[in-house]
Amino acid sequence: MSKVRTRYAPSPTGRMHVGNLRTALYEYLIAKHEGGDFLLRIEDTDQERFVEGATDIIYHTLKITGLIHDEGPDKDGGYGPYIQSERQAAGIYMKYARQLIETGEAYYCFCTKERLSTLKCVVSEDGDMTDKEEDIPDYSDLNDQQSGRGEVKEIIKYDKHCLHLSKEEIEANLAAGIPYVIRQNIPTEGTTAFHDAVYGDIAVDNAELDDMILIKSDGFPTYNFANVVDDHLMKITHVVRGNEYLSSAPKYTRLYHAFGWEEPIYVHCPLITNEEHKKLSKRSGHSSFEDLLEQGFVTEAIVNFIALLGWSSGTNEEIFSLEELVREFDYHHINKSPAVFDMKKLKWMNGEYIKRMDKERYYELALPYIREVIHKDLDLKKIADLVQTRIETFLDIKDMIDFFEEMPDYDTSMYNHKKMKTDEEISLSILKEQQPLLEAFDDYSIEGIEGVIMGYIKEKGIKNGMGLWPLRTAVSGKQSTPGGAYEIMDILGKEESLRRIRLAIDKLSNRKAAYGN
RNA sequence: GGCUCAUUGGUCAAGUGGUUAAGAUGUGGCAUUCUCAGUGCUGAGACAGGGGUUCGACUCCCCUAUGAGCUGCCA
Repeated sequence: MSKVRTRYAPSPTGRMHVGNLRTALYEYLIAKHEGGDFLLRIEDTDQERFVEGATDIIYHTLKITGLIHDEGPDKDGGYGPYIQSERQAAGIYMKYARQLIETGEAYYCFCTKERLSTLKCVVSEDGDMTDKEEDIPDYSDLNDQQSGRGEVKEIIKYDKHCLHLSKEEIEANLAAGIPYVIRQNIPTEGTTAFHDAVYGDIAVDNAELDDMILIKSDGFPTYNFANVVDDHLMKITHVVRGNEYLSSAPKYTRLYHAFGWEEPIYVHCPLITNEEHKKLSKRSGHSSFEDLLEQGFVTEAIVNFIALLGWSSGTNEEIFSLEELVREFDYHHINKSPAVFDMKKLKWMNGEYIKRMDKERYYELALPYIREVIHKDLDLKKIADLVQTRIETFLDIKDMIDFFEEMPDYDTSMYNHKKMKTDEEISLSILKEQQPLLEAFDDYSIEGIEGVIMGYIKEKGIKNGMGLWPLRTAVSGKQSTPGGAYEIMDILGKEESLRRIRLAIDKLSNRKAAYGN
C-alpha cells in the first residue's frame, strides 16, 4: 500500500474556522497515524474573497497547534507549487480542462450571465418572479445568512446550450475573444456512485447533477476542479473534508473517472453546529480558532476538544495530547451526525489543561491577564498560583482577583453567615480582638498568620469558620475568593491587610451606630 | 421545491441482533474544607414515532416526522 498522504487545503479568506481546523487536525492525524505525509495547499482561486494576511493566519495556526506539515508552499516536497494561483499561472488546470474537452467530458460555454439568469430564476412565496441576481446573498459572510434562499422554489440546471455549439462556432467565439467558462459534461441519465469512509455508499442520479464550471471566465479553476486535479497530482490518498461537500462528491467522482484516475479515499466529517444546530457562524462568536484564543482558551484544549467533535476513541479517556491523538486516531470511528460545539464542555476541558499546566508555561500565559488588573506591587505569581486550579479560561482571572488591587465596596450583611455561626455583631468583636494580635507580629507568611489566628481560635474555643469568615471577608470584601484568609493576607502584606481590617471594623461600627443598637 | 445525509439523556458520545444502554460534560443532593474551586459519595436524565424482518431489535429494512447540508464563474 502506498504511503498515506493527506492535505489541508484552506482558502485564505480570514480567520481559521474551527470546522476547518478540525478538518486539518483529522488530516494530520490520519497521515501521522500511518506515518504518512501531511501537506498544506493554499486554495486561492477566488480572487475576490482573498484576504490579505489570511495565509499568515493559516501558517501561524498550524504552527501553534502542532499540525506541522511535511510539504507546502514553504516546504517543497517535489509536488509543487503548493499555491493554486501559481499552479494556475503555470497552466496546469487549463491543460487538464482541455484534455477533458478533447474527450467530450467538458465543453466551452459562452453563455452570458444574463442568459443564465433567465435559466435560473427564483419564485418567491407569493409567486413573483424575481431576478436571481438580486437575491444572491452576501457570500463573503455566508455563515450569517439565516435563510438566504428561503423562497427558492425551483432552480433549473444549466441547459447544456453551449454543448451543442459546432466546432466552427467555438473557434469563432474563441477567436473573437468572447469570455467563456469550461463546464463539466455530465450525462443526463444513469447514476453516479461513490464510497465514503464515514457515510458509506452513496448514489445520485446524474439528472440531478449540474454541469458545473471547471474553469471560470477569469481563467481560474473553481474549487471543484482544482481540488480534484491537485489531489491527484499530489498523490493524495485520503481526501478529508466537511460534510457540506458530500452533495458535490459525485461530481468529483465523475471527474476522476473522466480522467481515468483512481479515486482517493473520501472521509467526510460531520458538521459542527452551534447551539441552535445550525452551521457554526461568525455570529456565535466562537467560530474561529482566533476567537477562542481571545476568549482565554489554550491551544491544546481547543485541539483536544475539536478532535472529540465527531470522533471518539472508544475508551473512557477524553483528555488527549496531540501525540496521543496520533496514536489513537482511527478515522473509521468518525461518526456521521452533526455535533454541537458545546462551550460548557470546552471550558471544563480548558480548565483541566490549565490545572495540569506546568508552572512556567502557566505563568507565561496567565501573567498578562493578571497585570491587566493588578498594578500594585504584589507577588503576581502567588496570585497566579491561587487561581490556577480555579479558572476555566484566562478571562475568569479578572473577576477573581480584582479585590487584591482595590478593596471593593461591600455590604456588611456579608458578615452574616449561618453556617459559620457568625453575623455582623460577632464579626465586629472578633475582628476587634484579632486586630491587635495581627498588629503585634511581622511574619506575614501563610504559616505565620495561620499561627496567630489559629492560636486565637483555639484560645477562644470557637469554630474555625467563625474565626476566619469575618477575617476573609474583611480583607477581600468578597463572598468568595480564591484561597482563604491566610493566602490573601500573605499576598496583601501586613500593612494593607491591617488597613482593610480597620476599615471593616469602622464599617461594622458605623452600621451599628446607624441602627442604634 | 429537488437531492443527499442524519436522528442514543440538555450537550459530546460508547454501542454493530440477546447489555442492569458505558463514560464525559452539565445539572440536583450529601460530605469535607474559613468562602470559592477541588475531592469523595450519590440522584435525576436517552435509543424521534409507526410498521415490518427475527425466537429476539437501539442495532437490519420501509414509511413518517424532525433537523441539517447542498442546490454559486464560494470554497
